Amino acid sequence: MRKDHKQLSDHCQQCITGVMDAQDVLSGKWKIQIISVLYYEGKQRFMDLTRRFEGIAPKVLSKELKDLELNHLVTRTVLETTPVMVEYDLTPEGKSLNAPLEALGAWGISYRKSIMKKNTD
Amino acid sequence: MRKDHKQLSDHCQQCITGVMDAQDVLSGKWKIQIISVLYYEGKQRFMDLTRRFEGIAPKVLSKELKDLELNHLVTRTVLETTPVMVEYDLTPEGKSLNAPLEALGAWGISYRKSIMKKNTD
DNA sequence: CGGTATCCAATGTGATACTG
DNA sequence: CAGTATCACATTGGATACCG
Repeated sequence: MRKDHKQLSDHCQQCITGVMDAQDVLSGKWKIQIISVLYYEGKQRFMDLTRRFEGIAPKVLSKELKDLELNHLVTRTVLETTPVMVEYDLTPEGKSLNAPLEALGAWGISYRKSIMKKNTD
Repeated sequence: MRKDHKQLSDHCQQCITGVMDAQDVLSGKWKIQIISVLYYEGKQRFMDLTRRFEGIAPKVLSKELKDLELNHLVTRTVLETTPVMVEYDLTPEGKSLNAPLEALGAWGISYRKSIMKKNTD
């Protein structure tokens, strides 16, 4: 008799939802790079990031940062200088992303190796 | 004197690339769910998946599966029955995704809790 | 059963110019 | 400096019908 497979266990479902939440807040071409730079180098200004990701359109960078801010992963601080400067930094939630991202990054590195090996066979 | 910040260390860069590789092969609305179902329930036929993800268009499911197959995360096996049946299953690389996905899922779960708490404050 | 073909709307990304 | 406004273009996801 065939096992009934209509539904995954609650734990699995929760985990899948968690992954998709993460995928969601990390969607977009630049968010992971932004988070990484903030993590490894600390707070950055808008222009710092513009220069770092050479070629990124300001509109796009602006949107990525707004998304991250809305999702409570980065903070935006206006410094009352002239002209004004704005600093972006990670929240605790943003910093806590480092551990799972390292895990995923390690997978990606070994995945890439295994694919390259396939292609030389 | 300010620290020179032009470049992240090689290890960081590699890790970021790894994360982005992963993000790349997991892009799309259904890939993570497909991988999860295959992981927790074993091989599935096209129609199984169509039913599981109620409402998914066959064109879309077909594309997701093709992407996964091209990236060596799933296998596609044609059974010579009449009419033909096709089974999809995870490759070892696909299975190896489970560990980092669990890590990311755990983050997502605690992230969701922390956001919900913020909203009730 | 396991797809493809066609058409469509929404979204994402980018180039460029401009503003307070 | 830190963005916004506008236009253009590619990609994504979906509805529906059809095919071998």
